This record gives sequence, C-alpha cells and structure tokens, in this order.
Amino acid sequence: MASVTLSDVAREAGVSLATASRAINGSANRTVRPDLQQRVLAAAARLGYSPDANAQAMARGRTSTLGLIVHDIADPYFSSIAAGVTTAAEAAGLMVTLASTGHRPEKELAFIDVLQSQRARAIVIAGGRQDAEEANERLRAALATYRSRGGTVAVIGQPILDVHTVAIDNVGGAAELARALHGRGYREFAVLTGPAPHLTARERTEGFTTALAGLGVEVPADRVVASEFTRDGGYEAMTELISRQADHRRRDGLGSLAVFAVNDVMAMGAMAATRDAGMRVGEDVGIAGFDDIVTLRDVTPGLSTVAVPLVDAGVRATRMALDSDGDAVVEQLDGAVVLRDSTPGP
Amino acid sequence: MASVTLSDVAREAGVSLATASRAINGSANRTVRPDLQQRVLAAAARLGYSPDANAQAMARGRTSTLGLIVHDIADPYFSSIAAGVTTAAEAAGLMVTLASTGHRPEKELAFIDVLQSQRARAIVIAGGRQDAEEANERLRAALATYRSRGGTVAVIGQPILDVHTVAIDNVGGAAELARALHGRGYREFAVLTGPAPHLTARERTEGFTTALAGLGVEVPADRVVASEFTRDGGYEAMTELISRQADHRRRDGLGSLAVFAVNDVMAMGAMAATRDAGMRVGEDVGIAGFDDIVTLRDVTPGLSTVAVPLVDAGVRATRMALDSDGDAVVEQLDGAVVLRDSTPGP
DNA sequence: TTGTAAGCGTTATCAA
DNA sequence: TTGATAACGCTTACAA
Repeated sequence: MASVTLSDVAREAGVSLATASRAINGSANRTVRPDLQQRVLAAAARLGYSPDANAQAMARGRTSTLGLIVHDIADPYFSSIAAGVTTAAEAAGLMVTLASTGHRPEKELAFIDVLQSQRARAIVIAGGRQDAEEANERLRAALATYRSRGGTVAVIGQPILDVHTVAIDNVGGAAELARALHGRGYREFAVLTGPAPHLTARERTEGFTTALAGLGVEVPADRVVASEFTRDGGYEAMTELISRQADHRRRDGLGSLAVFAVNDVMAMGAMAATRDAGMRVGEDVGIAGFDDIVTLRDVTPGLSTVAVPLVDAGVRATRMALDSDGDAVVEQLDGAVVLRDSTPGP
Repeated sequence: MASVTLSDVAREAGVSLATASRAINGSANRTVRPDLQQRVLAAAARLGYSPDANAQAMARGRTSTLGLIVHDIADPYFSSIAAGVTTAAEAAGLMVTLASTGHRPEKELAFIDVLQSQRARAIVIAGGRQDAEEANERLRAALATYRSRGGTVAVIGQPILDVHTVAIDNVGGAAELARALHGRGYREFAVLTGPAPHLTARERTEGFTTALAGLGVEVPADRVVASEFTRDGGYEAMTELISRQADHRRRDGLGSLAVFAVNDVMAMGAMAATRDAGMRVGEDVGIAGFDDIVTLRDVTPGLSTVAVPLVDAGVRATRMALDSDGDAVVEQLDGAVVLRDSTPGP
C-alpha cells in the first residue's frame, strides 16, 4: 500500500501541500493560479496519485458514503430498490455500502452500527417492518442515535420508525385489486398471507379483505392461509388451500375462486402448486400477486398484480434521506392494478 | 457529527488513550488488565462511543471494505452474484461497496478509481467482458495499478484481465445443451445471440453451434439472430426469426425447431414474442435459455436452460480475491443442463 | 495567491 | 501492563 500521497505530489510540483490540495479539489478558498494548478495536476497524473478517501473523510468531517440495508439482495423486490438507490446515490456523488441481512432482524442493528462507524452520510433501509415492538424500539433508538450524530435516514416500508419513510400503499393497492377482481366477476376469494407479524403482508391482506367486505363479500377464515413471504411459502400455502377446498368441491376444481398471494414471488409459488395439483391457473382458479416484479412480467398466464414502482421507491428514499434533515416525512407511493390472464374471471 | 471520540472514553475511564484503544479492540500488543478493560468498555457504552472507521483505516493502513462492480444490480443475474459476494464478504468481516455501471463500460474504470480512493481491500467485478481491446487494456492497466497498491481483484467472466477469475464454462454448457436438445430429437436449431462484441453471448453461441456441427447439424446463418443481451433483445430477435421463417413454413409453425436464447431473460422475451405471434412455446417451437435464474424457475412451460451457480460464483470470486494474492488464478465453474417443458422434443 | 501549521480519531512505537 | 507521542494523509484556518 505504499501509496503516493499529496505531499509527494506537492513536492513533485514544487508547491506546498496546501496548494496541491486546493489545486486538486478546488476547495472553498477560491483560486489557485492556473499554471500552478496545471503543474500540480500534471504531477499528480505523473505519479498516479489517488486521493485517500479515508483521510479526506477525517479531515473534512464527512464521508461520501450512503448505506443501504436490505433483507436479501437476490430478491428482485430488493434488487429493484437497490437499483434506484445506487442511481440516486451516484447522482449525489455518493457510493453505496450494501448490507444484506438475510432476513435476520438483529443484523439490521449490527449494520446500522457499522454504518455509523463508517460515518455514512445517510442510511436507506428497505423492507417492510415487523410487528415486534421491542425490535422496533431498538431500531428506533439506534436510528435516533445515528441521526443525533448527524446522519440522515429513510425507510421504505411502514412509517413507524420516526424517520423519513416511503410508504407503499399496500392497503389501497390490495383494495383496488380486490375491487378489480370483483369487477371481473369473482365472488369467492382466498388469501395467501405471509407470517402474522409481517406488516406488509398484513396490510395487503387487510386491504384486500376489507375492500371485499365493502362489496358484501366475505373471505372465510379457512381461506386465509399463512406462510412464509417467499416462493416456497406461496407454494405451501396454495397446496394447503387446495387440500382444504378438496373436501367441498372435488370435481369442479376451485372454479370461480380468486386467490390473492400477497406478493408476486409467492404467487409464482402458488401457480406452481396449482399446476402440481393438476389444475390450470386462470381456468380452474384465478391467482393474483403484488409488486409487479419486472422479471415476471412475461410469465403465462400473465400474472395479475399491483404494480409498485420499486426503482422509484429507491430513488425517492435516497433523495429524502439526502435532502430533508428535519422531522420525519412520510411519502406515500401508490400501486396500480394490472389485470392479466391469471385472473380472467370465472 | 459531534461524535464521542476515543479520547473522551479514555478520560471518562481514567486511562490513557493508548489503553483505551487496546481495551476496545485488543490489539496485537497483548493484554490490558481486566478491571481496566471493564472500566473502558463501560465508559464507552455509557458515552455511546462508536469507533471512527475512517480514522482506524488511516491508522491501520487498511480498510474493511470490498468493492463490487456489476452492470445492473436489478438484473437477477447480478443480484444473485451480489448475494454471494455480500455473504462471503460478511464472513470475512468486510462491508461491500456496491457500484452498478448501468452497462456503461467507462463507469467501470471510474468506479475502480473510487474504490482505489476508498482503499478497498479487494474488488470483485461481475459480468462478461466485451471484445474491445482498448477498453480491456485500460481496465487491465487500472487493475494492475490497483493491485500494485496492495489491492486484490477477482472477476466473474472471461479470464482476460490478468487477474483472478471465476470463468463460467459458457462453451461447455452451451455444447451440452445442444447435445441434450439433439437428444430430445430436435434437428433444426436457431440461436438468439447477443451483441457481437459480447464475449459471453459469443461463447454460448459458439459452444452451441460447434457442438451441433459435431453432431452433423448445421445452424444456417439466417437462424442466428443478433440483438441486445436483454429481455427486449430476446423479444425482438425472436420476432425477427419468426418473420424470417414465415416464408418457408407458414402453416406448420416452426415445428421441430429449437431456439437457444443465450440467457434466460432473453429466453423470456423470446417466449413472449412467440406467443404474440400466435404460437405455442414447446409445441410450435422449442425455446431454451442459459443461467437458470431462480425467479424464473416456475414459469410455464418450464424453461430449459443451463443452470449456473451464480451465488456460488459470487462467493468464490470473493474468496479468491481475499485469499490468494499471487498470480492470476482461473477457476472454472460448470453449468448443468436442465431440460424442462419448453423443449419437449419435436 | 501561496504557505505554515493545527487538527481530524486512531493505531502503534517506544519508554517507563 | 500502561502511557506519551509520533505517525497516517488530508483539509482548512490563519499568516504571509
């Protein structure tokens, strides 16, 4: 690591350290004489000088790092958000430090500590919150400390951490989906919901069932199946649902039933389970998801879903974290129902 | 940013700066008396001390940062690799700085500079190389400089940058796929290949056609369609292919034709184009891809493809970058053919 | 406009 | 075992 330092450059250019510094980054203190500036730049190039960002961070008292915490970067939901965050961060001249928790909530705290240590300028946390008050309280405390030290924060998810939040309208989107499916003629519904404490799953489920109730349709309790918030969760929940239904209606399949899986990846699992049970998606049973994952837009039958602008969510969260420093602001992001052939109507 | 410093902790604990430092991280210089150690730790906790990673980096002369450069983090190919990289990095006690180039090769160079400035310990570059010698030469130079300054590098892609490389066996995988499709009875083939300079696309195409040649089957030039390496590229190429074929064989569709799209995402585009042209995937034409993207494993008909262990590629590349410091090592990663219903046989 | 010198928060060397 | 103190590479008052 025998790096070339700014002193080396200064010496090579025959100027003082201060002048070299000013020439290379044009600091607040205005100008350096053009010819000197050139000399310094030339010397830097000749020596292959690379400024030490850590030293700069120390001297300046601030870094150009933004932290991004996701549950699982391989999940298309989070990777889309990450794309938005990296884009917006780059536009702001920041590099992003990526932390993937692997769905372990305690890692969130640990990563906040690390980002705190790195003196990251801002932290973006992506991913719905859990209904787990002690965990949330710890998170709130950690973020409050981070903010008190000058960092800024934005969360994509539920606005319960007292920080800037991009809140996806899960309730509204699910409700609209419910009405749209009802509009296509479905009168029987089921929900493959996530784990009970998962707020996003819960909001989507409630939005869906409440909207149906408003239309005079009830979703019986045995048609609300809990599971993991994953592809396998969707598969298992659908399998379970099918076996529960088998009793009543063995021969005619699930006929006029529309199944709402609370995210697209679960919906894909549900589709697979449907097929493995010998039924056809769309014809024997309708299936809808939530998110409109871009990679899944070409599946057949086309998956009905609620499109969420995930990349945009990442961009907005980053901007919020960077721009506004005051009280916690909540920005709502609406989804848009997209009806495709997985729910053609009964 | 009025942070608590180690001096504050030392004062609070009534010990020297040096002792505080040793107590908190147990440096090479062995022990600190247990009671002092406790006092320091307690003081640190009381004050909410958070070590300044930048200062540590300066003093220690090394960081705990690993840089990851991808073309597009929203692409499932890269997000899977990123998952492997973050996992392996975390295991090594490193944080990863994520850089997404948006497919602009010049950004790769710029990011290497930034990572160099950050004094990142290692850099992992994911994504196939282009046949563009000046660009590659610049990259080689940048990486050589980075390495000469003490950094280590690993690339996932073609081993042409004189650094450690995880090379995916595109030729072999595509060849095996060709033989497997031939084994299912196909005798006519087409290839939706990527842009000409894209080495991964080229290797897959060549592996495929060469293997077929070995079986006595030739792929006519007008059945090799170039396009972007994306979903839309696949869609357009397939549309083009269909229109080219339309002349000969209007009524019987593409019958016994198997189409190899050089990656899964392109294959999804090709499937969409097939359907939009009123044909059925599997029955009217076979379609296969490459990569076995996890999110696409449940599409119907199931997409025949070559499974590439992408997460593992990320893990290995990270380990290579971290472990071996010497000459460029090339580790080959084999794919495995997975035949599904998108190529049932003619 | 340029230079001198004082930090920035740690680690690590060297004495004590 | 502990404590001064000199780096680490840079920025930025403050002087010149």
